[in-house]
Amino acid sequence: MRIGDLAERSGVSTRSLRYYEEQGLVPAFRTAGGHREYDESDVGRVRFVQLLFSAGLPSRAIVQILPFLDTGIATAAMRQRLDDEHDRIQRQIDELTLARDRLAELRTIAADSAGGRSAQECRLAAEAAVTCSRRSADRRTSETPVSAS
Amino acid sequence: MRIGDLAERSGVSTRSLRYYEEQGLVPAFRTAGGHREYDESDVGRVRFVQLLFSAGLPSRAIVQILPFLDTGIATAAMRQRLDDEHDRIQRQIDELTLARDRLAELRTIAADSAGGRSAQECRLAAEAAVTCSRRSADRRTSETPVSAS
DNA sequence: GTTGAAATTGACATCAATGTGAAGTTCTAG
DNA sequence: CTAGAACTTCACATTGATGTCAATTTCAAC
Repeated sequence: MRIGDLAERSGVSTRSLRYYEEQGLVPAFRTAGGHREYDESDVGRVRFVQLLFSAGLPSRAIVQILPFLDTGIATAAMRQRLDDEHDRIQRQIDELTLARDRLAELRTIAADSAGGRSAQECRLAAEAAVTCSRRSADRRTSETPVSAS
Repeated sequence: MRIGDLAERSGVSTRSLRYYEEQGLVPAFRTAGGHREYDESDVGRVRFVQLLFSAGLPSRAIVQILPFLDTGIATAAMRQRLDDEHDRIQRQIDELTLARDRLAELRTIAADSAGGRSAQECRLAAEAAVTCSRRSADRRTSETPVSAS
């Protein structure tokens, strides 16, 4: 399988696949002419790499984890990395959940705004929902101000 | 309150606060000499902005949502944005949850590796856990290859 | 007033993955 | 054998929030 096929099968660009190889994430065989040659199993590997990327792991971390898939041997550093990233992701999930709930509250209030409630009521409700500012941005300069020369 | 105080109170750098103003997220009054002047309410506002940033909203999106806090008036575009970001965050949570679970499985298997099970067993288990490649990176060039000149 | 701390703007750097385009090479179908 | 599609490497651009350095100005306290 060549790079174009793998790109299509796994849903990433050829550019990304070259980058993955450069980073040592998805190594490739080479034809006599220098073209990359992949096999069926790489489709899953690329998808896994993608999953980790989208979870915010930097390539450095993925590089550290991936050899386990190939060798089945886990070093202490590798286990540590697994733990660290797991925890980091969990923290991120918690944060996202909080943000999601805040937005959901605002959405509800905004719907009220479209319905009966007054702007003033909504503003107060929104403030409460967000535990946030009173009277910010009343008549302030929201643009970059004149230079103080 | 001046920028240094607000930075300390809200836990963001002064650099970021200047950026927030530049983006129209947290406008500030100015003293005669041009220094930024904040009030108590801005602490919560900055924290909320930070929450949205950490949830992956670009400033453009935050700019669109924030006026609701100040006016209590929600435009259609604003409600749409709230919905979109809510859904995007939900999708991200799902993705992160998947990644977290995969890492947790790998961690379990890696622990087995430290304990009794053989590398071969672990390799197979890891592959299965990840739904990923068999025999990738056997004897491939994982470095950037020689130029094909 | 004077001084030192803290503010100001501006420019450039960073990270990380990916886009993009050029210039050249290899593969494959006819 | 040849045309053209697909590949190769290299290099620079992008995005967005933030770090950092530098030269200058303002504020607060004495």
